[in-house]
Amino acid sequence: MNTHIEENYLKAIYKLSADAKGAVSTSALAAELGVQAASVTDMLKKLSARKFIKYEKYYGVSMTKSGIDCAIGIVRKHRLWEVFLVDKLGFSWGEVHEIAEQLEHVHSEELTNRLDAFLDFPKVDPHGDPIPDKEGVVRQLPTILLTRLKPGERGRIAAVKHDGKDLLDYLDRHNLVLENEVEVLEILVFDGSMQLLVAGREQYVSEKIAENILVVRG
Amino acid sequence: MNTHIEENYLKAIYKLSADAKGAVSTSALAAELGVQAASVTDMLKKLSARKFIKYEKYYGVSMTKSGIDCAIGIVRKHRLWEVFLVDKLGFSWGEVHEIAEQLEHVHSEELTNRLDAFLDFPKVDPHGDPIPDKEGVVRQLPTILLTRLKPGERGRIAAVKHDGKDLLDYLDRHNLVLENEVEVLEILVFDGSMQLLVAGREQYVSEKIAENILVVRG
DNA sequence: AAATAAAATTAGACGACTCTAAATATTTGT
DNA sequence: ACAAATATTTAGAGTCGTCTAATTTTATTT
Repeated sequence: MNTHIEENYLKAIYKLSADAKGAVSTSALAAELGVQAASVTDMLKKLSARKFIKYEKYYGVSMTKSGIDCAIGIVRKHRLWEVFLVDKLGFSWGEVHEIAEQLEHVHSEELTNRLDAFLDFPKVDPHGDPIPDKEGVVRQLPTILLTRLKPGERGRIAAVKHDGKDLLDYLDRHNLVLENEVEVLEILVFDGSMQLLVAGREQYVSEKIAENILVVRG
Repeated sequence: MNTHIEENYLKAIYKLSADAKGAVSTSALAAELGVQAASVTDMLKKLSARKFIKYEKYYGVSMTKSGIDCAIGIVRKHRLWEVFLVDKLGFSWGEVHEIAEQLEHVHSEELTNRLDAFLDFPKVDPHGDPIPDKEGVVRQLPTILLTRLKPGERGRIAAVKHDGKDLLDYLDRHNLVLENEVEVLEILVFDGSMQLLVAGREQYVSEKIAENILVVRG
């Protein structure tokens, strides 16, 4: 059994491993967790001693099987709780991340699995991120960045990359929510901004916003 | 904002204050929390400095208004989560205490209040203990110990004093669950054990068990 | 390839919470 | 009321996770 803090380190390493191709750097972790690099070094030694990670001094860190299992377990709990908060308690998708950060550290496999069943085994969380199943299997959807669509093409919004409240609230106001159909009308060469048809309404989004939206083609 | 540990101290002081008439002793707290008396002394100094409690060396401890508010807030969360676990996730009342001990430390007033509404503002938890409302008001039922009933008298089970799994499972097997009607048929002078009529079945319970059951007369 | 910049680690310290052992205060029994 | 038993506090230390400052390693620049 691990402490909340160890779990947060594992989660962060897992998250950064997905992006970065190679090993994760100490400074990237420090930034992600909001602590000093020296603190990260200390913790990496501890997690390494417990075989959750493979840590090479001055090089970086990668995860072992047991580290990945642990991280996936936390992600599963986080995303299930987010579904609960939105679907059952009526929170907006921008409000739930912070609360789920706390709920994800409740230790009870029985609880997690019953929650899963209560929610009817959801496949994705309110941001479209996939929810690992009981066995830790993550079913990834074949999504692409909205920016990859050309004028005239269509897609269904499948996920949003970041979970900051600001972005999510903005997307809410522009109907850019999960499952909605989007058609690209035009892409401005000047700044890469896109003119979209969403829920029967035309609107523009900046390239930066569009880069945070993942769609399923079609 | 307090740590989990501080919250557990406040909860324990609150609980013991209800029983004990006067101030709560260091050793009682140590026993309740499963730590050494020396650790309790340290923490009492800290909580006292923050005005959550009134602490007099060698005498004992009592709570201030802000300490009581804090403790009631935790109790409210604990009991609401217990209702959730039993009513929505199908746990038995013996399984939920441990999980609720973790959930009660999630900090979000909005979450607590939405959970309350989702559960339809329950008045008591699965053990019959009253749930404080949003304003911290606890509505106590006029309950008496089952042992206070005389042969021929009846009562409705309103609460169980302890939340150990063993006792709760035993009560489950004997239909001694919340809301059930009980009629006292006989009390043995020899050992104080009671012959009861519960849910159409006659059965005996020891005096020790009976002392843990609270009923509403009638 | 040496000098400089950037990143990572070590060293030493601190706060939170805990412990054991020793000292002190209170209560109890005769 | 005084000695013995019990309860409580203090003293000193350990673990966990964090920090800053100093050092070492790696990367970059010229």
